[in-house]
Amino acid sequence: MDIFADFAARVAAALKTLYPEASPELIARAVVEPPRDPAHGDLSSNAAMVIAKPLGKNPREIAAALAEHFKSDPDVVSVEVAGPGFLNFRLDEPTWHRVLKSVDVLGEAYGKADLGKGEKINVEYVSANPTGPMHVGHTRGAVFGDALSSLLDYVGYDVTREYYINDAGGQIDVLAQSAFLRYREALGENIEIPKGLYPGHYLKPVGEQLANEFAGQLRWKPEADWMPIVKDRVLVAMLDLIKTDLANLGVKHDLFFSERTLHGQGGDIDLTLDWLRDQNLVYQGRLDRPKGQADDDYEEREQTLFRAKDYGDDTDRALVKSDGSFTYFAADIAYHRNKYKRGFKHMINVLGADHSGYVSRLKAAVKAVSGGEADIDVKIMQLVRLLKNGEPFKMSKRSGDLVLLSDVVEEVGRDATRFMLLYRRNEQSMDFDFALVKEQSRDNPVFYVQYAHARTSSIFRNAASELPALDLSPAALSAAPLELLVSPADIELIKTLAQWPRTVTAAALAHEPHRIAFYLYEMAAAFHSFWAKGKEDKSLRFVNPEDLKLTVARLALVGAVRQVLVNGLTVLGVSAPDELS
RNA sequence: GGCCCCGUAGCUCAGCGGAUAGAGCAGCAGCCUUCUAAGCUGUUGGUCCCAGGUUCGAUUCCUGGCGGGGUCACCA
Repeated sequence: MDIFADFAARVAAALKTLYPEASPELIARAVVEPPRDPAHGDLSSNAAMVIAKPLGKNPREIAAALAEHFKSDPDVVSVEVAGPGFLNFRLDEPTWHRVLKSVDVLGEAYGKADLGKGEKINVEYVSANPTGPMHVGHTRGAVFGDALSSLLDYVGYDVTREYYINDAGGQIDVLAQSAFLRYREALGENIEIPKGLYPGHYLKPVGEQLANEFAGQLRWKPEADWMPIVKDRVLVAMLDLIKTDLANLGVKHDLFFSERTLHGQGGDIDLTLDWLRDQNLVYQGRLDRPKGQADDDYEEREQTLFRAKDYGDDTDRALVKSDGSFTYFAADIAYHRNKYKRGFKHMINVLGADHSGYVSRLKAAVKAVSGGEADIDVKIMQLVRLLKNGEPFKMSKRSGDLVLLSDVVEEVGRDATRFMLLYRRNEQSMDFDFALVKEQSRDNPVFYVQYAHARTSSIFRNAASELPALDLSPAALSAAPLELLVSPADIELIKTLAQWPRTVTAAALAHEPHRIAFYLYEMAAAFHSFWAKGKEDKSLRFVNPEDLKLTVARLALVGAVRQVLVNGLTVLGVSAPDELS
């Protein structure tokens, strides 16, 4: 149960009864939330203040009327009017016990919601060019997209996790040329990879594979002949590398969508352009020369343009390059039309900071191809600066200057990588310091949270060994005498548990998984704090041989904490170990 | 020059239009015969970059500055 949503509904009902003239929209603006200062009570509502002005009434009078109304609510111990018209509730203990009970009953479902109502949503993330293994720059978006997808799934969306393979551009030809050189190398030639091609050693196995498969057959053929063959082989190989990297990071995708399938005669791009022409959204024209730094090789010419400006973009955008092939954007319009035609009315794209200039044209494209029916949220990942002891950091032996994603995971581990990258708003650029993440682990929130979970496990282990006769089965715990949990420490911990559902809802609505990470930190802190109280005051110990009933109730509480930690860590894709090594 | 992001404690960052702005680290003072001290308790520390505006109420929304980062036909 979500006590905040519950009371929001009660307040709304009260407003409807007391002020029938208030519109539903107005009532919807009233919220129930925890007050900033716990001294003010358990729940707080701004209902009187938001409704006062439009109704031409005094907020404190409205608050007083609401307070009067809630005096008969059996779950409420006291209601007070405070400040400019806040309504502050205090709840009785049985209500908190019901919250706790709902955690134990709902288990992994505690916190789940039905915001999505089963609607389809497409989350596109990573989409790294398939020209080599993933480097660290992709990591943040990968983890973010993965966690956001899990979060949306958790609140009832039908999520498709998608990877757009940019396998159609000129850089793929360059990749194939590079692989071809590795093929010749594998046949015994002495090869130096010229500038402009991909020098990475990861192409060597591709060359060897080609040599095994074709021996010398391709060597003297013209490029036009070997290009398609080599391209196919190298793309598969690169995608395998990427999939391995993603798997090591625990990042999942449902669909790898190939850009190449959009190209070609009668393909999606052709169809989309025809459709756009029918809608009069394409024309031949000239763009103004971009201001700022002078582009030496800028050549003004007439281009095929999409009317992005009509949909809020700063300028219209080119669809066809000077060599006659389609721009990346043309393919992307077709791709997003394809998503729309697959039934997605909600789309999210996770992009790197270098794509911030791309956002408005992407939004324009989605608006255009869906006739305004689909929405898209573009989440930009700001830069991650890699440091070691405060110094900029480079470490890969395998690929020159690039730090590979696999290096990071190897160095600091999957859980720490994921949690640290999620422990920051996506709009915030961040430093990722290996030394801090790895060595000074007490600075690292992931261990703090995982330690809390490990502690819950340890408590259950101890209870089982100290009191072997005690029934700790789920059934026994869900029948625990929760009414014995009356200490302020007990109630405080339950209040933190009570925040989980609203945290999930808020994070999902805002597409902000970092809120989950911060909540988990708070949950862990509340639990560690309770744990320490047991040292001074034996009556606050979880396992208490003197009082078996209380022990069972406390273990139900620990089980609830454990459950919420698991639920949150699962959303983030971080493991919940039973002990830390 | 245009556009995007950031600016909150010494440092790294949370903060949902609400009440006396929070956490971690660092600093200071304490707690290990213990349900794992990878933990806990107390405490010092603020012009929420600046100036206007909207609002009953602005760190939060809007406008204009200042500072930092990113990006800017055609690449992907």
